[in-house]
Amino acid sequence: MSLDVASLAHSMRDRLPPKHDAGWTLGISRPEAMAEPAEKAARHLDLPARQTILDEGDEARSLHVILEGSVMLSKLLPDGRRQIIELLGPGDVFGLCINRLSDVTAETVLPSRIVVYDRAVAESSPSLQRLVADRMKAQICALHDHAMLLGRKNAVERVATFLMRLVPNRGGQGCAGPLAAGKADQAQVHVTLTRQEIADYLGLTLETVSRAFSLLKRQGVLAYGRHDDVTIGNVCRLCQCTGSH
Amino acid sequence: MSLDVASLAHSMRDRLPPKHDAGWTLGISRPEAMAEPAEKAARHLDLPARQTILDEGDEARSLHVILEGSVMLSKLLPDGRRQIIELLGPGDVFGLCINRLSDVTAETVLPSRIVVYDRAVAESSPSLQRLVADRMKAQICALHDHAMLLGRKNAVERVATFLMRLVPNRGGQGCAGPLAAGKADQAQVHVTLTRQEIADYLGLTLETVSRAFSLLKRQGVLAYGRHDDVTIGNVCRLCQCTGSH
DNA sequence: CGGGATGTTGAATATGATCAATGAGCGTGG
DNA sequence: CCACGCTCATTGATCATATTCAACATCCCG
Repeated sequence: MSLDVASLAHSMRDRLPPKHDAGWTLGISRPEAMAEPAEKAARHLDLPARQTILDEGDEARSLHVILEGSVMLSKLLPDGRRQIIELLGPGDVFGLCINRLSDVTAETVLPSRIVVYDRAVAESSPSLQRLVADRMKAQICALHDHAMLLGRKNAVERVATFLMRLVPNRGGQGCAGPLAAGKADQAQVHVTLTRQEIADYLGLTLETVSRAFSLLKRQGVLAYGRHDDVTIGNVCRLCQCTGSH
Repeated sequence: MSLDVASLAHSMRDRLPPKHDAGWTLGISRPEAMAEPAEKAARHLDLPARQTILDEGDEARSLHVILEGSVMLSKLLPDGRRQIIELLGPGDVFGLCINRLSDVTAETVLPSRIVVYDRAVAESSPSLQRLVADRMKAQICALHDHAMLLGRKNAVERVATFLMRLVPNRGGQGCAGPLAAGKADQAQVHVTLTRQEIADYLGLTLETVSRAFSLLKRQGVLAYGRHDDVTIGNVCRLCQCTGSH
């Protein structure tokens, strides 16, 4: 079954930015739509935005692969504090856990197409295994970066990092030190998360996120009318605000 | 090659606690020492404590498997802020990255025995692939938990969570709500990290970590003379301090 | 046009960071 | 063996940053 999936994964991987490629495609249009593998034993989900796929604690024996859209993974503490753990995009996988219970809640951010493979099927397919291994490596790297953000960065650095990751092909290798002066370096990003969701992702409150946006706007690093369409005047200037460069 | 590795990995997995099993064995003696797979194309490292294995940015094409001891993965920001990302133990893997460069620094915490497989070798061995996939799943779960800790928990909750994870078979499923009263529920843990390292792991300063320890001691939750030998009077009481229960 | 959800801004507060002094443990060498 | 110096930990006082509480503004949808 399915050399489809493997080749798919490889071609995707090659197109993605070299680092931070674990789902950082939120709101970025991806014109090359992924071909859909036609496999039996695979359920297909076609979901609207903000739809729960899996709850923390649910039985989770199957492999979910995102074909289109984006999914967020989150966890709750008993008193209601929430942390959004990962933001995933096309090619990313979720739903597998070492025990049979999901450790996170998964819900769509955008309308999404997802393939669900039975655990046994996933484990018997070398090409799927390969896809899963590659994606998990990428997700681990993303989680490493995120741990650094949550543990050591201040509010503005967190928001700047978040925005940088919405800019395709930047923030990883692309931005090597201060860019050659005089180069116009604009970018337009679409922020699909609410301030509350961004806050839950960055380990802040929504007010603090809002203040960080306002500060960056006041400093001329960002411009926006509607809260969700942000223009980054100078990408490298924003990059300087992330604390990573 | 090596049904050794696969069977090894499976037997280990079965012995480990069901959740949080990605390396939470720091300082816990593990009497059943792992058999060492006798494979060509595998380099063996025998390292003292606090030895750097791999630097952030180093070429990292090979798979490292920990046989004995423990390893910490960390990242630095340009201004010197450090975050310890993961603490790994026997059975855990590291050194593989989606690009060819390591995204983290790896160094031993305890004297450690490590096998290093060439990337090509690792990728051609189904049993190693299997080990890697299983371990990565466990590490991803641990990273999810840690993101929750870093993003949403306060200082005492972080320290309590850290200590709970040093108690074998607890903190995961084991501790279901308030334990039956009157049950003696002591545990002795050995803290191998310095306060500074704990701080870098928990996203705090060493002073804050010290204060949290002192507070828990003053409340009678902990007792210790030397800083590194901690007695937990009532494990469930400590568990209550983690914010997770 | 109105109402609910979402976002912004301000003032007071709390939590952890920073700066600083002191103390305990340990290995080395007189 | 003890004194010295080093590292590591504790504790206190002050400060900074993010949180909390609250009022108000804006956007979107019916």
